[in-house]
Amino acid sequence: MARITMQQIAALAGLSLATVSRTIHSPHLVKPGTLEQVRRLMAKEGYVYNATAGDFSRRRSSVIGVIIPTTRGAIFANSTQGIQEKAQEKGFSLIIGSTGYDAEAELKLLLQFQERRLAGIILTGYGIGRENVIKELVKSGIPCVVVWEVLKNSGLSFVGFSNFQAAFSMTDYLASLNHRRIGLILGPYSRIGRARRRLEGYRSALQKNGLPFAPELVIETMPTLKDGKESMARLLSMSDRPTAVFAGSDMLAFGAMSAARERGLRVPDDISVAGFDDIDFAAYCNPPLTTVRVPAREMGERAVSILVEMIEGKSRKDRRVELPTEIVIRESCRERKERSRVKT
Amino acid sequence: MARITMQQIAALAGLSLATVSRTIHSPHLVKPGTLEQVRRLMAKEGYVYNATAGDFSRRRSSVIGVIIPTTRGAIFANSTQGIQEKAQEKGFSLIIGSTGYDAEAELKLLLQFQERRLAGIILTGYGIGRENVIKELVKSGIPCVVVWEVLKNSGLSFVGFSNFQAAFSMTDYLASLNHRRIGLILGPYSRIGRARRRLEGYRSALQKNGLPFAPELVIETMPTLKDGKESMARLLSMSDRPTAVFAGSDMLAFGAMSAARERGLRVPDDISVAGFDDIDFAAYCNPPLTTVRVPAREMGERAVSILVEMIEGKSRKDRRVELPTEIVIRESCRERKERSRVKT
DNA sequence: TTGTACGCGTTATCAG
DNA sequence: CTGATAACGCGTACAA
Repeated sequence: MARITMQQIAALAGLSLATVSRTIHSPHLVKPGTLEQVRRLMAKEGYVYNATAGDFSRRRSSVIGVIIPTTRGAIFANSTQGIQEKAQEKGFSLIIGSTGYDAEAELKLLLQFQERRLAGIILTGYGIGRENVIKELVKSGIPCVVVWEVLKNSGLSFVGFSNFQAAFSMTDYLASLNHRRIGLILGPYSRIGRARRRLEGYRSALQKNGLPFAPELVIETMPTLKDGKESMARLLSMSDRPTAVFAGSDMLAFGAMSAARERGLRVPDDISVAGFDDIDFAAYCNPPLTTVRVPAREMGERAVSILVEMIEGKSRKDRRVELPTEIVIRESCRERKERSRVKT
Repeated sequence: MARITMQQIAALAGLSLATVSRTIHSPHLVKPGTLEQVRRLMAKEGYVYNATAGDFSRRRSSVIGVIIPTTRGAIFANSTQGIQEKAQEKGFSLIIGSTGYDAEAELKLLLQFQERRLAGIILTGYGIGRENVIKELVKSGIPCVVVWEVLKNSGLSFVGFSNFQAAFSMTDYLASLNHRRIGLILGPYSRIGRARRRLEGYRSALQKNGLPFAPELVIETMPTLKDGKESMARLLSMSDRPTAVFAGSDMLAFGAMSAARERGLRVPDDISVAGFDDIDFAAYCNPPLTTVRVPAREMGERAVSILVEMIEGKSRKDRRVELPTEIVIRESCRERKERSRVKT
């Protein structure tokens, strides 16, 4: 129960506390014989280092906080995985909090992180309306890096990709397939910056292709299978329904494809569906999903690397890295047929 | 940078440290006026409670450690989600580590958790060969609960389900569909107890139905889409290939279905595929997957509840809860046709 | 190579 | 209701 302390080990060994401490952190400063003796004793007594006391004494922690919208939904799992591994490699633990896309939850988490004096924080996206909190956080000395977004005019470090460009490309691709009414099912762009930027990319591509923007064709929803399905159902029940639907996440796309099937529509013969994320499953589903590949894992890894540099003071200024995305063409989209109105 | 401390707040307020502390933890013991004054001051000075120091002083932490095999793979995400929410509700933070199904990684994580003197630990499964470590852990005073498994003769608390029974039922169902050669694609049962129990359930159901156990029909692999696909390909290339395949996880099942499709086989017309987990996606894929529903989220929630009881000393003895599973019949399995040998 | 001694920011125990 | 003060377990100058 009551664990043995360094102090006690020292006493047992007839050494000072400092020597025992050095045994752990700077063994090269200890005479090999002593080292051996102390180690043996620690093993024998079942000594376990107290990281809390250590962190406290050193006045810095070795845990990194991570904020993600949701632990479900595969795609964040990928960046989280990247974060995990890199952090482990660098000797940091992770404390993870999910917000459920809720601003208040995020604020609460952020406070918790401050209370724990975490070494650094990785934010998924840059909450609209939370600029102040985050700036204050940084000013308070906790290094921060944002993933999944590129930030303009903000002193923050980030490693992201252009949500605008990615959405633009996919929409443009759909237009190149001769689709003129392109639906858009998107996450909560009112609150989430990266979703908003995807909307902008979509609109921009429409414009470039001389296509009108039809507000009724864009649906804002939560990025779940269920919502994707329901949104698609709405789109399909329109009198002049879209011939292609661009979903703001693969989850939404899968839900959408499911809705199409239920309605007796074939993808891509009767309607094209494109996704965003390229989660593993996109390549294995039926039909395989055309989607935007996002460097999720890499973002996670690089975010940790940068964060650790900041933590260790090797880097003072903010790092800004923008990774490329890529359209992965599989089988869920195809050229629009003239007169493709199918029985509904 | 250097945050203000309780001490300083006390000085500023002309009060004692103790009173300020009480302001936070037992406001009812403080005169309303004083309370108000202190709170105002804390807000003004941007005081942020130091949870590390608090935990250290109190000699217990308010962080729960969670060990999962992988952050990818959807299904653990569900139990993790349950854990998250419940923990948050109870005022605990989470530190999450993933092992990648690797025993050494798990041990390392466990050590880290001990070093941080975490309040409690939730293990996913009960690593074969790690009995000692875990028992020592418990003896050292860290409450532990295992999820995803039911444990026999072990002093540990758990909240799980019968992997044996679940696999038995599904196999039995497949047999009732007149399948006589039932393939099994399973996670690493050599190392993972719950996978091993699924294998046992499968064998037992075979026996009950008078079916021979054919070792070549069971494939041990990692539970990923890719491995599911490859395993299925192997199964399908056999001269006397199975007419139904039971996958030990939905991921494997999706991979398997993909392999079947690539070979020109239709599911379920040409071959039946069943999964295990019932992740969200199972209901939305094509065809919708027949699978075993596992109470993932509930396991997570209940595990936290039990753990917190243990932490707070309300419960001394181990709690053992077994949740039910259920077969969800969708469209990926059907009765075997006589003479169903299709062109391969 | 080793030891001494102080500090880290709270909590908790006693008095008042 | 409030105050003093001793822990808590370790890191780290500074000395020896």
